Amino acid sequence: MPELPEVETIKENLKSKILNKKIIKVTINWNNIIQYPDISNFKKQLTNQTINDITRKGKWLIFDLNDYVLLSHLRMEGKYFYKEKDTPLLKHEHIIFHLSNNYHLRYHDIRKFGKMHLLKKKDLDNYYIFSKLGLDPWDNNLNINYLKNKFKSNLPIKTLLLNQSIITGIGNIYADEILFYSGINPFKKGKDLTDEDLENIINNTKLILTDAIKNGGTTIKSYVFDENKPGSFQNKLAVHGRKNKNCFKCNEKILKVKIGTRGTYFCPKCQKELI
DNA sequence: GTTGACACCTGGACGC
DNA sequence: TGCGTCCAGGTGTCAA
Repeated sequence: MPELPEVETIKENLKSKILNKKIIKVTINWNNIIQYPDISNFKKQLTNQTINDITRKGKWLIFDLNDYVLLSHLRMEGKYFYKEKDTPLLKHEHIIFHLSNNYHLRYHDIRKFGKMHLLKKKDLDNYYIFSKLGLDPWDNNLNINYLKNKFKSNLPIKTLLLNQSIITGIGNIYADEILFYSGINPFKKGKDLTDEDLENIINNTKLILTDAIKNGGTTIKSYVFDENKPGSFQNKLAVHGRKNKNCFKCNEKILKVKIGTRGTYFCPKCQKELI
């Protein structure tokens, strides 16, 4: 399930392969992935566009083309494969970008949750998706006052950390890790967080995501950043996915609970304090 | 305005 | 072995 470090790794990997390649045709095998515009215009507008750059905002990949920007969200299982055009099509390769060098860029998504939008460049900044996104973890405006204002809520901090309109890019795995290293109980209400809690969240978010990027992201189920290359940060996870295993710090057993609809892992001893 | 439930999807784990 | 059920999770939408 790609979060910020996984999307960043995928972005860098794609940049090494498809920059300056021209799209000569697009094949769509699952229409629901395309959110805007309609299928016919999506194909038409992409034809003869060159991929000039690839950037990222939160968990969104942004393909910078001549006249348009292609936004791609991988959601749970989305992946991109770069393959020779004659390579047999896999069952879940739903969108095929035919490139001018006889290669394909193929979007693969087992659960078909991923989404794509194609916009004119001038419309990007005001597009409803981007106007709702919060701050990048390394944004200088991410400070205690910003979080104090945004976390003014009765919702548990675990839920607030997953809210992309506050900090972009944090998903379920890294939210658990950030709260563990910050010593914060995931049930603690946003409005009850102290300045020290907020500072710990800011610092640990940067540290953990940076380390995860260095390790190529986290592979728990199916994430790969190239056809067969998994990340390695899963070997460094302290709590996520470690139900009933011993805490690295205190040896207490890691618990798994549900907060909202999300599985949440935490150490009941290191993350005990609620207020 | 806030919060929770649900839909979108498939594959894997599990119980019978 | 085979079948049915549940669970995983990011985000948008809708209802309370």
